[in-house]
Amino acid sequence: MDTTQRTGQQRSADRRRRELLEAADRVVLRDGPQASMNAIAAEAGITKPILYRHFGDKGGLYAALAKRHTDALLDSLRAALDAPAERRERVEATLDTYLAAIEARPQVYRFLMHPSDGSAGEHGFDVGKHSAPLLRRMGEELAQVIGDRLDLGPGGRQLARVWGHGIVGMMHAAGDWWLGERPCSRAELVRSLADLLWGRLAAAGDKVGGPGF
Amino acid sequence: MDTTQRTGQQRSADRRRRELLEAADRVVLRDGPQASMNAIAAEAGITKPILYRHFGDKGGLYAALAKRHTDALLDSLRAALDAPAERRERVEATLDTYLAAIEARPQVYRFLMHPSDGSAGEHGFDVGKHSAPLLRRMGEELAQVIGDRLDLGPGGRQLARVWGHGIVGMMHAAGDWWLGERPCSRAELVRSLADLLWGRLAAAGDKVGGPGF
DNA sequence: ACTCTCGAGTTACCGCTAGTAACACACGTT
DNA sequence: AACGTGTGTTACTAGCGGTAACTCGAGAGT
Repeated sequence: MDTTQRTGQQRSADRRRRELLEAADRVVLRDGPQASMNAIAAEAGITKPILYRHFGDKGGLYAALAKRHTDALLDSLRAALDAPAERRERVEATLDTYLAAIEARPQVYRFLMHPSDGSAGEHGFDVGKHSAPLLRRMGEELAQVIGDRLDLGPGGRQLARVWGHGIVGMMHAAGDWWLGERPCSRAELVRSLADLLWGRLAAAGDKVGGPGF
Repeated sequence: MDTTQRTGQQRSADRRRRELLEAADRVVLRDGPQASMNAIAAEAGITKPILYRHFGDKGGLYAALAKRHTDALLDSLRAALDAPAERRERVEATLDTYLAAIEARPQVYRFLMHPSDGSAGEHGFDVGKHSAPLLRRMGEELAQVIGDRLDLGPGGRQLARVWGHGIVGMMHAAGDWWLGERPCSRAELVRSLADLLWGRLAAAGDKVGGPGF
């Protein structure tokens, strides 16, 4: 890869950094979570130590990479959450936005959430330490919105935090399962999850022949 | 390591396998997700190749280790789910059982769910590929129970699966967050999550001064 | 014009990992 | 006595994250 087409070196370090991140992105999209520092360096047309100078260590590069996607996703989610519509519609829009995102770039989100579950090899990114932040950030963000807008009485702030993390976890796990098995359309999944959040679990009747769940 | 204190070799391979698993368990409890094959072999008083003869590869050992804990946890959850009580009480009991389990052995469950998020070092178990099965199994199991007992009308089976995975994800994410921050008691967390499942999100009133969430 | 500095980039390495090949010893069987 | 067979070892490969030490080339100073 002859990336230095022009010997222009007035490129700031920031610009370089962005180039490296884009190269990393490409590799992650191609190789999935198996992307190695060597591969990323090669894709960027340079060698490892430069990567380390820019990002400190693998975690630093990962964090930078994750921040981009996380920020983008959070922006989308915020937009869905702020849409002028009924509460139920907003919830569905938010769920749908998240699911659409992981559907559009499954490898990226698999990379962000699931450490090295690619097809071959075993030495992948150790994402575990950093996958939490993504879910945590989403959880905290959602908690903020819930706490800001809903009147939950005393202790509502804490309740909102629990719910924020819980709902994000629900969304994540269901999305993950759905992405793997594709048992239904996205719309159906959204509807089902919203129904769950809307208390249909509590409202459902027992099946004939025994005590209910 | 003179492990052959007695030349007793009538020990069946199964017995040996269980010993190895127990050693692995000990190491995981001590070192967390950083446990390496070398460390486990050393703890068992043997060397690596034997581990590989018994478990094939790291994934095999991990799978065997995970199966033990997963089975045990699932048994507990089933018991809580089958207790003779109201639906809400059962849900709370199940949540509490899960949370009590991860509270009692945080390192084990961190190991099962989070790949290599230990304090130091970076080369840990690549659990990512295997953490899904645990959550998947719990999700499917819960889906089974929900589908068996609740009358959800047409498409109820699929709805139950979505809910199973969603609820498990909620439980997992909330538990994970709670274990890290301990923002409240276990009972409070259980109650908050059950409230969420019981539709309090939909029922809550908007806060004064703007449209609701 | 010559040197000096300095930063970008390289090669070559370390220590670690998962995983394997090849060898060594003790046992019950024929 | 000779022979597999199971159990264990040592010594190795290949690849990873990460780093030390070197090289090279562009500007600044005199």
